[in-house]
Amino acid sequence: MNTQRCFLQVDCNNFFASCETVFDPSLAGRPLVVLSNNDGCVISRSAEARRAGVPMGAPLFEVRDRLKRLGAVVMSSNYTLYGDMSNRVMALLAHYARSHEVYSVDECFLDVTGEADPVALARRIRDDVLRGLGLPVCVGIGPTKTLAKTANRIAKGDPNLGGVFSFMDLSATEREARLAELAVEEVWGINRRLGTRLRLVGIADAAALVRTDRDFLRRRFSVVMARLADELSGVACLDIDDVASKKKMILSSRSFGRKVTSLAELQEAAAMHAALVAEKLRTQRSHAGFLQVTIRSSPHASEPYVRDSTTVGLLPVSNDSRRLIAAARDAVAHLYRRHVRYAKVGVCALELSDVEHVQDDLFAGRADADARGERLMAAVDAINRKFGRGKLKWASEGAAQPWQGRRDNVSPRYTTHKDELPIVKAN
DNA sequence: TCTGGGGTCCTAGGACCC
DNA sequence: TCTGGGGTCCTAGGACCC
Repeated sequence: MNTQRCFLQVDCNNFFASCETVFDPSLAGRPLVVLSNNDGCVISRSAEARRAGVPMGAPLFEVRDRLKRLGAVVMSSNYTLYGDMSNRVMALLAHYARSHEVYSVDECFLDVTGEADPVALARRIRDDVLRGLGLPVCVGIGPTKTLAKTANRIAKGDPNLGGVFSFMDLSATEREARLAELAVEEVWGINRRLGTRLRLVGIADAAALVRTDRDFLRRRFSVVMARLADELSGVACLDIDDVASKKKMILSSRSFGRKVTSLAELQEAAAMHAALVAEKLRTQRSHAGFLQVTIRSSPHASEPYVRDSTTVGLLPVSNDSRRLIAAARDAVAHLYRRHVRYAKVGVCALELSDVEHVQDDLFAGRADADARGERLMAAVDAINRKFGRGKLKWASEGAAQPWQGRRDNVSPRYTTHKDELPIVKAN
Protein backbone atom coordinates (compact mmCIF):
# COMPACT_ATOMS: atom_id res chain seq x y z
CA MET A 1 0.00 0.00 0.00
CA ASN A 2 1.12 3.50 -0.78
CA THR A 3 1.12 5.69 2.30
CA GLN A 4 0.83 9.36 1.49
CA ARG A 5 3.88 11.32 2.55
CA CYS A 6 3.43 13.89 5.29
CA PHE A 7 5.81 16.78 5.92
CA LEU A 8 5.78 19.36 8.66
CA GLN A 9 7.48 22.67 8.14
CA VAL A 10 8.29 24.53 11.34
CA ASP A 11 9.28 28.17 11.06
CA CYS A 12 10.07 30.56 13.90
CA ASN A 13 8.10 33.80 13.84
CA ASN A 14 10.28 36.91 13.42
CA PHE A 15 13.19 34.81 14.61
CA PHE A 16 15.87 37.39 15.39
CA ALA A 17 13.42 39.83 16.97
CA SER A 18 11.89 36.99 19.00
CA CYS A 19 15.34 35.90 20.27
CA GLU A 20 15.94 39.41 21.57
CA THR A 21 12.55 39.47 23.29
CA VAL A 22 13.11 36.14 25.05
CA PHE A 23 15.94 37.62 27.12
CA ASP A 24 14.51 41.11 27.51
CA PRO A 25 10.80 40.74 28.19
CA SER A 26 10.42 44.51 28.37
CA LEU A 27 10.60 44.40 24.56
CA ALA A 28 7.45 42.29 24.26
CA GLY A 29 4.62 44.11 22.55
CA ARG A 30 6.88 46.91 21.33
CA PRO A 31 7.93 47.68 17.78
CA LEU A 32 11.40 46.17 17.46
CA VAL A 33 13.74 45.78 14.51
CA VAL A 34 17.03 43.92 14.16
CA LEU A 35 19.59 45.27 11.73
CA SER A 36 21.95 43.52 9.33
CA ASN A 37 25.70 43.60 9.80
CA ASN A 38 27.15 47.07 9.98
CA ASP A 39 23.73 48.27 11.15
CA GLY A 40 22.76 48.58 7.49
CA CYS A 41 19.26 47.26 6.84
CA VAL A 42 16.23 45.96 8.69
CA ILE A 43 16.36 42.16 8.57
CA SER A 44 13.87 41.20 11.27
CA ARG A 45 10.81 42.95 12.66
CA SER A 46 8.52 42.27 15.56
CA ALA A 47 4.84 41.94 14.66
CA GLU A 48 4.31 45.48 15.95
CA ALA A 49 7.03 46.90 13.68
CA ARG A 50 5.62 45.00 10.73
CA ARG A 51 2.10 46.24 11.40
CA ALA A 52 3.43 49.80 11.64
CA GLY A 53 4.65 49.36 8.05
CA VAL A 54 8.42 49.21 8.54
CA PRO A 55 9.53 47.45 5.35
CA MET A 56 11.76 44.40 5.41
CA GLY A 57 15.18 45.11 3.99
CA ALA A 58 14.87 48.87 4.29
CA PRO A 59 18.15 50.73 4.86
CA LEU A 60 18.23 52.14 8.37
CA PHE A 61 18.81 55.72 7.25
CA GLU A 62 15.56 55.63 5.30
CA VAL A 63 13.41 54.48 8.20
CA ARG A 64 15.25 56.00 11.12
CA ASP A 65 12.80 58.88 11.58
CA ARG A 66 9.83 56.63 11.34
CA LEU A 67 11.29 54.22 13.90
CA LYS A 68 11.91 57.12 16.24
CA ARG A 69 8.30 58.29 15.92
CA LEU A 70 7.11 54.78 16.67
CA GLY A 71 9.31 54.57 19.74
CA ALA A 72 10.78 51.43 18.21
CA VAL A 73 13.73 49.55 19.68
CA VAL A 74 16.57 49.16 17.19
CA MET A 75 19.06 46.33 17.76
CA SER A 76 22.27 45.35 15.99
CA SER A 77 22.33 41.69 15.03
CA ASN A 78 23.79 39.19 17.50
CA TYR A 79 24.48 36.07 15.47
CA THR A 80 26.14 34.31 18.37
CA LEU A 81 22.86 34.43 20.25
CA TYR A 82 20.65 33.55 17.25
CA GLY A 83 22.90 30.66 16.26
CA ASP A 84 22.78 29.17 19.72
CA MET A 85 19.00 29.56 20.00
CA SER A 86 18.67 27.98 16.57
CA ASN A 87 20.65 24.95 17.72
CA ARG A 88 18.35 24.56 20.70
CA VAL A 89 15.21 24.76 18.56
CA MET A 90 16.53 22.21 16.08
CA ALA A 91 17.63 19.81 18.82
CA LEU A 92 14.12 19.94 20.27
CA LEU A 93 12.38 19.46 16.91
CA ALA A 94 14.51 16.45 16.07
CA HIS A 95 12.62 14.48 18.73
CA TYR A 96 9.32 14.59 16.86
CA ALA A 97 10.23 12.83 13.63
CA ARG A 98 12.21 9.96 12.24
CA SER A 99 14.06 12.37 10.00
CA HIS A 100 14.41 16.10 9.87
CA GLU A 101 16.16 18.68 7.77
CA VAL A 102 17.49 21.94 9.17
CA TYR A 103 16.59 24.16 6.25
CA SER A 104 17.81 27.48 7.62
CA VAL A 105 18.62 29.18 10.89
CA ASP A 106 14.93 29.38 11.79
CA GLU A 107 13.28 26.65 9.70
CA CYS A 108 13.06 22.89 9.80
CA PHE A 109 11.28 20.20 7.79
CA LEU A 110 10.10 17.06 9.59
CA ASP A 111 9.07 13.83 7.89
CA VAL A 112 6.11 12.51 9.87
CA THR A 113 4.74 10.13 7.24
CA GLY A 114 2.40 7.65 8.93
CA GLU A 115 1.53 10.00 11.79
CA ALA A 116 -2.16 9.51 12.64
CA ASP A 117 -2.89 13.09 13.65
CA PRO A 118 -0.28 15.50 12.28
CA VAL A 119 -2.32 18.55 13.27
CA ALA A 120 -2.31 17.50 16.93
CA LEU A 121 1.43 16.87 16.68
CA ALA A 122 1.96 20.31 15.17
CA ARG A 123 0.06 21.95 18.03
CA ARG A 124 2.14 20.04 20.55
CA ILE A 125 5.34 21.17 18.84
CA ARG A 126 4.17 24.77 18.96
CA ASP A 127 3.43 24.54 22.66
CA ASP A 128 6.68 22.78 23.48
CA VAL A 129 8.91 25.25 21.63
CA LEU A 130 7.10 28.18 23.19
CA ARG A 131 7.27 26.73 26.68
CA GLY A 132 10.80 25.38 26.41
CA LEU A 133 12.52 28.23 24.60
CA GLY A 134 10.09 31.14 24.60
CA LEU A 135 9.98 31.24 20.81
CA PRO A 136 6.72 31.36 18.84
CA VAL A 137 6.59 29.14 15.75
CA CYS A 138 4.10 28.31 13.00
CA VAL A 139 3.71 24.85 11.50
CA GLY A 140 2.63 24.02 7.96
CA ILE A 141 1.58 20.49 7.00
CA GLY A 142 1.36 18.94 3.55
CA PRO A 143 1.99 15.87 1.38
CA THR A 144 4.99 17.64 -0.22
CA LYS A 145 7.62 20.00 1.13
CA THR A 146 6.35 22.82 -1.05
CA LEU A 147 2.78 22.37 0.19
CA ALA A 148 4.01 22.26 3.80
CA LYS A 149 5.90 25.47 3.17
CA THR A 150 2.81 26.99 1.58
CA ALA A 151 0.67 25.84 4.50
CA ASN A 152 3.05 27.60 6.85
CA ARG A 153 2.62 30.83 4.93
CA ILE A 154 -1.14 30.46 5.22
CA ALA A 155 -0.84 29.77 8.97
CA LYS A 156 1.30 32.88 9.43
CA GLY A 157 -1.14 35.04 7.50
CA ASP A 158 -4.33 34.11 9.35
CA PRO A 159 -4.34 34.56 13.14
CA ASN A 160 -7.56 32.55 13.41
CA LEU A 161 -5.67 29.39 12.48
CA GLY A 162 -3.69 29.30 15.72
CA GLY A 163 -0.34 28.93 13.97
CA VAL A 164 -1.10 25.62 12.23
CA PHE A 165 -2.49 24.85 8.78
CA SER A 166 -2.69 21.51 6.98
CA PHE A 167 -3.24 20.53 3.36
CA MET A 168 -3.50 16.86 4.27
CA ASP A 169 -7.24 16.36 4.46
CA LEU A 170 -8.44 18.93 1.98
CA SER A 171 -10.44 17.85 -1.06
CA ALA A 172 -9.01 18.72 -4.46
CA THR A 173 -11.49 21.57 -4.73
CA GLU A 174 -10.61 22.98 -1.34
CA ARG A 175 -6.91 22.78 -2.08
CA GLU A 176 -7.34 24.50 -5.42
CA ALA A 177 -9.34 27.29 -3.76
CA ARG A 178 -6.53 27.87 -1.26
CA LEU A 179 -3.88 27.89 -3.98
CA ALA A 180 -5.93 30.28 -6.10
CA GLU A 181 -5.62 32.82 -3.27
CA LEU A 182 -1.85 32.60 -3.37
CA ALA A 183 -0.13 35.02 -5.77
CA VAL A 184 2.48 33.28 -7.85
CA GLU A 185 5.28 35.38 -6.30
CA GLU A 186 4.38 33.99 -2.90
CA VAL A 187 5.23 30.46 -3.92
CA TRP A 188 8.50 29.07 -2.54
CA GLY A 189 11.05 29.44 -5.33
CA ILE A 190 9.32 32.17 -7.30
CA ASN A 191 10.39 35.72 -6.80
CA ARG A 192 9.76 38.96 -8.63
CA ARG A 193 11.52 38.19 -11.91
CA LEU A 194 10.11 34.72 -12.39
CA GLY A 195 6.76 36.05 -11.18
CA THR A 196 6.78 38.66 -13.91
CA ARG A 197 7.64 36.09 -16.56
CA LEU A 198 4.90 33.77 -15.33
CA ARG A 199 2.33 36.56 -15.41
CA LEU A 200 3.34 37.34 -18.98
CA VAL A 201 2.12 33.88 -19.98
CA GLY A 202 -1.05 34.24 -17.93
CA ILE A 203 -0.02 32.43 -14.74
CA ALA A 204 -0.87 34.69 -11.82
CA ASP A 205 -1.60 32.39 -8.90
CA ALA A 206 -0.48 29.03 -7.55
CA ALA A 207 -3.59 27.20 -8.80
CA ALA A 208 -2.94 28.42 -12.35
CA LEU A 209 0.64 27.16 -12.10
CA VAL A 210 -0.62 23.70 -11.11
CA ARG A 211 -2.94 23.61 -14.15
CA THR A 212 -0.15 24.52 -16.59
CA ASP A 213 1.34 21.86 -18.85
CA ARG A 214 4.61 20.58 -17.42
CA ASP A 215 6.40 20.39 -20.77
CA PHE A 216 5.57 24.00 -21.40
CA LEU A 217 6.95 24.97 -17.99
CA ARG A 218 10.12 22.98 -18.61
CA ARG A 219 10.72 24.53 -22.02
CA ARG A 220 9.73 28.06 -21.18
CA PHE A 221 11.25 28.14 -17.69
CA SER A 222 13.21 25.21 -16.29
CA VAL A 223 12.93 21.77 -14.79
CA VAL A 224 12.70 23.50 -11.42
CA MET A 225 9.49 25.25 -12.40
CA ALA A 226 7.91 22.03 -13.66
CA ARG A 227 8.88 20.31 -10.43
CA LEU A 228 7.42 23.16 -8.41
CA ALA A 229 4.08 22.72 -10.16
CA ASP A 230 4.18 19.00 -9.42
CA GLU A 231 4.97 19.64 -5.77
CA LEU A 232 2.07 22.09 -5.49
CA SER A 233 -0.21 19.48 -7.01
CA GLY A 234 0.70 17.00 -4.27
CA VAL A 235 3.30 14.95 -6.13
CA ALA A 236 6.35 14.79 -3.86
CA CYS A 237 9.57 15.44 -5.80
CA LEU A 238 11.70 16.75 -2.95
CA ASP A 239 12.75 14.56 -0.06
CA ILE A 240 14.08 15.35 3.37
CA ASP A 241 17.77 16.10 3.18
CA ASP A 242 18.70 14.77 6.59
CA VAL A 243 22.43 14.25 6.29
CA ALA A 244 24.00 17.64 6.82
CA SER A 245 26.03 17.71 3.62
CA LYS A 246 29.34 19.45 3.35
CA LYS A 247 29.38 22.92 1.87
CA LYS A 248 30.58 23.21 -1.72
CA MET A 249 31.84 26.71 -1.18
CA ILE A 250 32.74 28.62 1.95
CA LEU A 251 32.90 32.37 1.96
CA SER A 252 33.39 35.20 4.35
CA SER A 253 32.83 38.82 3.48
CA ARG A 254 31.75 41.97 5.24
CA SER A 255 31.17 45.63 4.54
CA PHE A 256 33.51 48.08 6.25
CA GLY A 257 32.33 50.49 8.91
CA ARG A 258 33.78 53.27 6.75
CA LYS A 259 35.30 53.40 3.29
CA VAL A 260 38.82 52.00 2.98
CA THR A 261 41.43 53.39 0.61
CA SER A 262 44.68 51.96 1.92
CA LEU A 263 46.09 48.68 0.67
CA ALA A 264 47.33 47.76 4.13
CA GLU A 265 43.84 47.92 5.61
CA LEU A 266 42.31 45.99 2.72
CA GLN A 267 44.89 43.29 3.27
CA GLU A 268 44.16 43.14 6.99
CA ALA A 269 40.47 42.62 6.31
CA ALA A 270 41.18 40.03 3.62
CA ALA A 271 43.50 38.21 6.04
CA MET A 272 40.75 38.12 8.65
CA HIS A 273 38.27 36.62 6.17
CA ALA A 274 40.86 34.13 4.91
CA ALA A 275 41.52 33.00 8.50
CA LEU A 276 37.78 32.59 9.07
CA VAL A 277 37.36 30.62 5.85
CA ALA A 278 40.30 28.37 6.77
CA GLU A 279 38.78 27.70 10.17
CA LYS A 280 35.42 26.78 8.61
CA LEU A 281 37.21 24.51 6.13
CA ARG A 282 38.90 22.66 8.99
CA THR A 283 35.60 22.37 10.85
CA GLN A 284 33.99 20.52 7.95
CA ARG A 285 37.27 18.69 7.24
CA SER A 286 37.78 20.09 3.75
CA HIS A 287 40.64 21.46 1.73
CA ALA A 288 40.20 24.31 -0.74
CA GLY A 289 41.49 24.00 -4.30
CA PHE A 290 40.94 27.65 -5.18
CA LEU A 291 40.60 30.92 -3.35
CA GLN A 292 38.55 33.72 -4.85
CA VAL A 293 39.04 37.24 -3.54
CA THR A 294 36.71 40.13 -4.33
CA ILE A 295 37.04 43.79 -3.44
CA ARG A 296 34.47 46.39 -4.31
CA SER A 297 33.33 49.94 -3.78
CA SER A 298 29.76 50.82 -2.85
CA PRO A 299 27.25 50.25 -5.65
CA HIS A 300 25.13 53.04 -4.12
CA ALA A 301 27.77 55.75 -4.10
CA SER A 302 27.91 58.50 -6.71
CA GLU A 303 31.40 57.52 -7.89
CA PRO A 304 31.77 54.69 -10.47
CA TYR A 305 31.19 51.20 -9.10
CA VAL A 306 34.34 49.13 -8.94
CA ARG A 307 34.22 45.38 -8.41
CA ASP A 308 37.31 43.31 -9.03
CA SER A 309 37.94 39.69 -8.25
CA THR A 310 40.56 37.11 -8.90
CA THR A 311 40.85 33.39 -8.35
CA VAL A 312 44.09 31.74 -7.31
CA GLY A 313 44.81 28.04 -7.25
CA LEU A 314 46.11 26.40 -4.10
CA LEU A 315 48.66 23.74 -4.92
CA PRO A 316 48.64 21.54 -3.02
CA VAL A 317 45.08 22.01 -1.75
CA SER A 318 45.01 23.43 1.75
CA ASN A 319 43.08 24.57 4.81
CA ASP A 320 46.10 26.11 6.52
CA SER A 321 45.29 29.65 7.66
CA ARG A 322 48.77 30.85 6.82
CA ARG A 323 48.56 29.74 3.22
CA LEU A 324 45.07 31.13 2.71
CA ILE A 325 46.06 34.43 4.29
CA ALA A 326 49.13 34.71 2.10
CA ALA A 327 47.10 33.95 -1.02
CA ALA A 328 44.40 36.47 -0.05
CA ARG A 329 46.93 39.22 0.68
CA ASP A 330 48.67 38.66 -2.65
CA ALA A 331 45.36 38.70 -4.48
CA VAL A 332 44.33 41.98 -2.87
CA ALA A 333 47.68 43.58 -3.74
CA HIS A 334 47.13 42.48 -7.31
CA LEU A 335 43.58 43.88 -7.49
CA TYR A 336 44.13 47.08 -5.54
CA ARG A 337 43.61 50.39 -7.28
CA ARG A 338 44.57 53.70 -5.78
CA HIS A 339 41.84 56.29 -5.13
CA VAL A 340 39.02 53.77 -5.02
CA ARG A 341 36.92 54.02 -1.85
CA TYR A 342 36.44 50.37 -1.07
CA ALA A 343 33.33 49.27 0.82
CA LYS A 344 33.72 45.53 1.11
CA VAL A 345 36.11 42.62 0.76
CA GLY A 346 35.27 38.94 0.51
CA VAL A 347 37.19 35.66 0.44
CA CYS A 348 35.67 32.48 -0.97
CA ALA A 349 37.05 28.94 -0.93
CA LEU A 350 36.12 26.81 -3.97
CA GLU A 351 36.68 23.30 -5.29
CA LEU A 352 36.50 21.80 -1.83
CA SER A 353 37.68 18.26 -1.22
CA ASP A 354 37.68 15.95 1.78
CA VAL A 355 40.85 15.93 3.85
CA GLU A 356 40.43 12.15 3.98
CA HIS A 357 40.76 11.88 0.21
CA VAL A 358 43.83 13.87 -0.57
CA GLN A 359 44.78 13.95 -4.22
CA ASP A 360 48.55 14.15 -4.36
CA ASP A 361 49.88 16.52 -6.92
CA LEU A 362 52.58 15.34 -9.25
CA PHE A 363 54.53 18.59 -9.11
CA ALA A 364 53.56 20.17 -5.82
CA GLY A 365 54.15 17.13 -3.68
CA ARG A 366 52.03 15.60 -1.00
CA ALA A 367 49.27 17.76 0.38
CA ASP A 368 49.58 16.30 3.84
CA ALA A 369 53.33 16.63 3.99
CA ASP A 370 53.10 19.36 6.59
CA ALA A 371 51.98 17.44 9.65
CA ARG A 372 53.41 20.16 11.87
CA GLY A 373 51.15 22.67 10.16
CA GLU A 374 48.14 20.48 10.86
CA ARG A 375 49.04 20.22 14.53
CA LEU A 376 49.50 23.98 14.71
CA MET A 377 46.07 24.63 13.16
CA ALA A 378 44.48 22.09 15.49
CA ALA A 379 46.01 23.88 18.46
CA VAL A 380 44.81 27.27 17.25
CA ASP A 381 41.30 25.91 16.76
CA ALA A 382 41.28 24.28 20.19
CA ILE A 383 42.30 27.52 21.90
CA ASN A 384 39.69 29.54 20.02
CA ARG A 385 37.00 26.99 20.79
CA LYS A 386 37.87 27.11 24.46
CA PHE A 387 38.30 30.87 24.89
CA GLY A 388 36.09 32.24 22.16
CA ARG A 389 36.58 32.88 18.48
CA GLY A 390 39.22 35.48 17.71
CA LYS A 391 41.05 35.04 21.00
CA LEU A 392 44.04 33.91 18.97
CA LYS A 393 44.49 35.94 15.80
CA TRP A 394 47.08 36.16 13.06
CA ALA A 395 49.21 39.30 13.14
CA SER A 396 48.29 40.10 9.54
CA GLU A 397 44.64 40.53 10.55
CA GLY A 398 45.70 43.73 12.29
CA ALA A 399 45.21 44.70 15.91
CA ALA A 400 43.11 47.87 15.77
CA GLN A 401 40.99 46.84 12.76
CA PRO A 402 39.59 50.34 12.18
CA TRP A 403 37.64 49.05 9.16
CA GLN A 404 35.34 46.87 11.28
CA GLY A 405 31.62 47.49 10.91
CA ARG A 406 29.30 49.30 13.26
CA ARG A 407 27.25 47.49 15.88
CA ASP A 408 25.83 50.30 17.92
CA ASN A 409 23.26 48.40 19.94
CA VAL A 410 24.10 44.75 20.31
CA SER A 411 22.56 42.57 23.03
CA PRO A 412 24.65 40.37 25.35
CA ARG A 413 25.49 36.83 24.26
CA TYR A 414 23.17 35.56 26.95
CA THR A 415 23.48 31.85 26.27
CA THR A 416 27.09 31.32 25.25
CA HIS A 417 29.28 33.59 27.38
CA LYS A 418 29.46 33.14 31.13
CA ASP A 419 30.00 36.82 31.88
CA GLU A 420 27.00 37.80 29.77
CA LEU A 421 24.43 35.51 31.37
CA PRO A 422 21.10 37.15 32.10
CA ILE A 423 20.62 37.91 35.77
CA VAL A 424 17.26 37.37 37.38
CA LYS A 425 16.49 39.38 40.49
CA ALA A 426 13.86 38.26 42.96
CA ASN A 427 12.23 40.58 45.43
C1' DT B 1 27.04 60.33 6.15
C1' DC B 2 24.40 55.77 6.28
C1' DT B 3 22.06 50.27 1.59
C1' DG B 4 23.83 42.40 4.74
C1' DG B 5 25.90 37.85 4.33
C1' DG B 6 26.10 33.00 3.01
C1' DG B 7 24.56 29.63 0.22
C1' DT B 8 22.43 26.38 -3.86
C1' DC B 9 21.01 25.06 -8.38
C1' DC B 10 20.26 25.67 -13.34
C1' DT B 11 21.13 27.29 -18.03
C1' DA B 12 23.36 29.25 -21.98
C1' DG B 13 27.08 29.41 -24.62
C1' DG B 14 31.85 28.75 -25.78
C1' DA B 15 35.68 25.47 -26.23
C1' DC B 16 36.96 21.35 -27.68
C1' DC B 17 36.76 16.69 -29.60
C1' DC B 18 35.99 13.34 -33.18
C1' DT C 1 31.49 28.09 -55.88
C1' DC C 2 31.35 24.84 -52.28
C1' DT C 3 33.18 25.18 -45.87
C1' DG C 4 29.53 19.40 -40.88
C1' DG C 5 27.39 18.01 -37.00
C1' DG C 6 26.83 16.00 -32.71
C1' DG C 7 28.43 15.34 -28.15
C1' DT C 8 30.61 16.72 -23.71
C1' DC C 9 32.75 19.63 -20.49
C1' DC C 10 33.41 23.93 -18.22
C1' DT C 11 32.39 28.55 -16.68
C1' DA C 12 29.93 32.78 -15.96
C1' DG C 13 25.93 34.59 -14.74
C1' DG C 14 21.19 34.52 -13.32
C1' DA C 15 17.75 33.29 -10.17
C1' DC C 16 16.33 31.82 -5.98
C1' DC C 17 16.49 30.80 -0.78
C1' DC C 18 16.89 32.51 4.24
